[in-house]
Amino acid sequence: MQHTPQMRLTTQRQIILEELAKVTSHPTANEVYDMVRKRLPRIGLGTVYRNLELMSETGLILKLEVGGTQKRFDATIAPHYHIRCLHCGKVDDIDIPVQIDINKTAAEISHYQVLGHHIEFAGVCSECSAKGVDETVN
Amino acid sequence: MQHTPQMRLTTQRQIILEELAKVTSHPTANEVYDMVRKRLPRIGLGTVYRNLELMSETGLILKLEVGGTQKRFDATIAPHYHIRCLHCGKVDDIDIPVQIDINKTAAEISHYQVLGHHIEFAGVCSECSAKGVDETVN
DNA sequence: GGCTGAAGTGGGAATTATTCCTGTTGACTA
DNA sequence: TAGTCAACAGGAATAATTCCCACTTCAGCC
Repeated sequence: MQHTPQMRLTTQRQIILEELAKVTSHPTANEVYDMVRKRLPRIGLGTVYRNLELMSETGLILKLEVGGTQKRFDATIAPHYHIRCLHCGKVDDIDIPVQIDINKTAAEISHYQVLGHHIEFAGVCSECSAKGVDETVN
Repeated sequence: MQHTPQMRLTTQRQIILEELAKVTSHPTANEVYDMVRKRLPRIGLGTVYRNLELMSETGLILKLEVGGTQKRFDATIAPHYHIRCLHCGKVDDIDIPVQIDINKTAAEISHYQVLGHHIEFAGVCSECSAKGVDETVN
């Protein structure tokens, strides 16, 4: 388990990666499954999960564990923050400068070995506001 | 359905709240269930879920949707940030000053109506480091 | 070009966390 | 004490994810 395993570039992996790179949204595993299935109708959901997990482990993609019930995936691996719409649930990137220095502060304050951080904003996206959705969330 | 429902202070609710207030950790619904069951053996898991949800809606407690697969709950409702151990999964509070101003920045940059934000640090807690756990997470 | 073993796949079963449903309980009011 | 209704317990249902296993594919060797 300690040596780097062979990771083959299969058609499935290639297409999953391509489809993920196509979108700027942060699809859930199921959404990736749907996108990939258009090109590869016989792919299994398990394969999508397995490969998204694998690719996030090797650092090829990012796995987002943001609020909501599902994990989301991101082909952009440079550190950045996210904003989530409380109404439709979509997650966008937000271009706020990443504050690396607060990791140091956090390490000093806590007794943790700090490896990173993530900021998630919550709000209502313009589409939902336009629809006149009440901002008080149930 | 449109008038505010009466919220009774039942024994179950009282004990859930008490048990949650007792701990500084951020228990999952199941952990709350276990704690409460010691005092109220016949309580149902559904009741715990229903009431945690209800209390978080009314603002009595905080529902944390941090990384990991489960929701966690917190009796401390003042805004604060969290740090999660990547090895044992526990979530601690971290006493870093809350940066309210970045909400404004976020609102300017994004097209969202920004309602709030949360920072989650990831790292390895002192217990896990002491156990000599490797910091590279699988 | 065919053989072989490891890596990968598909599809369904299993697991985990959570929510929903239904009949029952118990607190309050009249 | 009877009526009413929010809340309850327990189990079923759902949703997301992971696991399992027999079959397929591919890289390297003959």
